[in-house]
Amino acid sequence: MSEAKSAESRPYHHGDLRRALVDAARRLLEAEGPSALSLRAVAREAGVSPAAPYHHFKDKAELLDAVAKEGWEILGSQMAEAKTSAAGMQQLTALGVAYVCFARDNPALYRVMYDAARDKEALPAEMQDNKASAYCMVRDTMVEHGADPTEEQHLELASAAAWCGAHGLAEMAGFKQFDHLKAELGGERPFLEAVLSHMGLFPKPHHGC
Amino acid sequence: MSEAKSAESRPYHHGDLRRALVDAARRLLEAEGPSALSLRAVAREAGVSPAAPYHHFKDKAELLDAVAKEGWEILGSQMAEAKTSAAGMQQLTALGVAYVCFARDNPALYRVMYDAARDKEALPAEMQDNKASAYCMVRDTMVEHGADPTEEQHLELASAAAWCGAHGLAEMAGFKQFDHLKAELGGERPFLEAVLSHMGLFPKPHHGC
DNA sequence: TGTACATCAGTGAACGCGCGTTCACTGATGTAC
DNA sequence: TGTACATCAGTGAACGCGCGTTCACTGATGTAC
Repeated sequence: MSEAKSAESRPYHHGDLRRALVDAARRLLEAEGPSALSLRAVAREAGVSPAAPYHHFKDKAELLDAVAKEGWEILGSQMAEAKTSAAGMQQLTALGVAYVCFARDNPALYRVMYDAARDKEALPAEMQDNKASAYCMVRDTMVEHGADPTEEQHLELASAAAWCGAHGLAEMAGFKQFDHLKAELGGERPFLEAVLSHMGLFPKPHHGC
Repeated sequence: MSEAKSAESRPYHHGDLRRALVDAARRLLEAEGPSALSLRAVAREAGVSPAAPYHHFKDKAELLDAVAKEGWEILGSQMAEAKTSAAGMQQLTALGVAYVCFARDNPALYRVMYDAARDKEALPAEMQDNKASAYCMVRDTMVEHGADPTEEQHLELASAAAWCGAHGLAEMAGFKQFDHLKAELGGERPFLEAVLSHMGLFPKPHHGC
């Protein structure tokens, strides 16, 4: 797991230690969990002295922020990909499933992302105006498939509800309580789709109904 | 904040140190946040030596479990109370609002509850069969107000969806992104109700529609 | 009621540990002339 | 092209800290006779 290199292969100057530190952090995170993510452990994993990271990050929090940021980017790109693989209203469910799968496959990274968000009491600011962000994608997809873009407030509430629902499911999907439901429904994916479809993740087919 | 007593008022034998430790933990938790919750800090807060807790809890995790358990009980009782203060289908939303408000008012306790759950990859076992538990209350309320109790699977999915949605909202409700939505809707409570009503927290009025 | 004694529930000192951060340093790099 | 020198990006040792847990201990309590 360790990235420490033999003396000849690693020059004194690293080249891109910042990148290497974020990578090391992610490796550590998934291997050992969030509680193992100390600055010293990251430096160790990157094969560098405990003081080296301070040339690239002001403190531990700044390193964590960089890791979280990368998490949001990866989530965004995975959701974008999921969207292209579905059509019509299925796209919304596909986004939800992609979201939950990201959390399932990167549990520790997901945790770091929300820990950072909670510290700031806000999702990253880019989420609100960057078209490639996960949050805007949900909103846009709703508009593309029937939501009325002039009903600003309704649209925001629906996005918020979908986002909360996906997050809640992401945190719970692994719980044993749902094992038999997964089995009955024929696997994890049908389970995720079924729960998501019970939440506001579909736009209402007819507005009036 | 500290519970340390003067020499004469605190006898050598405490009386109910177990209780006092859990109380001290909760005090600390809300005052300093989850990261301040060390065994030593709890003992300090309870006015007792660092070794004393070991007569009542096998280790730190067991103390945390006791704190989490109390959290679930309080949540259950607050939801029960909320249910009686509403009627009809509003009861479900009332349960959701009570849930989110509990999380908002006891953020650190809420965190400890879910940290413990995540460690075990399950909600506390009591939740599934204890009628007073928060989870069963949601399910029961759905049945009382129109959900078909013979459609076991549908009912479980709806409960799961409601639970996930409420949890997601609980974790996000404090984010600044929602500030303007709260303002537009006229406060936090209307905001919570609006988001909850966008999720599967209402049983469908007519099954067919 | 009084005494001997086992048990219980505390104390306080100590253990080893890993942490975040700072510091004076040094080797490598790049630029000016 | 060569040299002087400033700057950069590392090193490694040290700081003080709080942690979970263990240990031998002791004071208080309760029970048997």
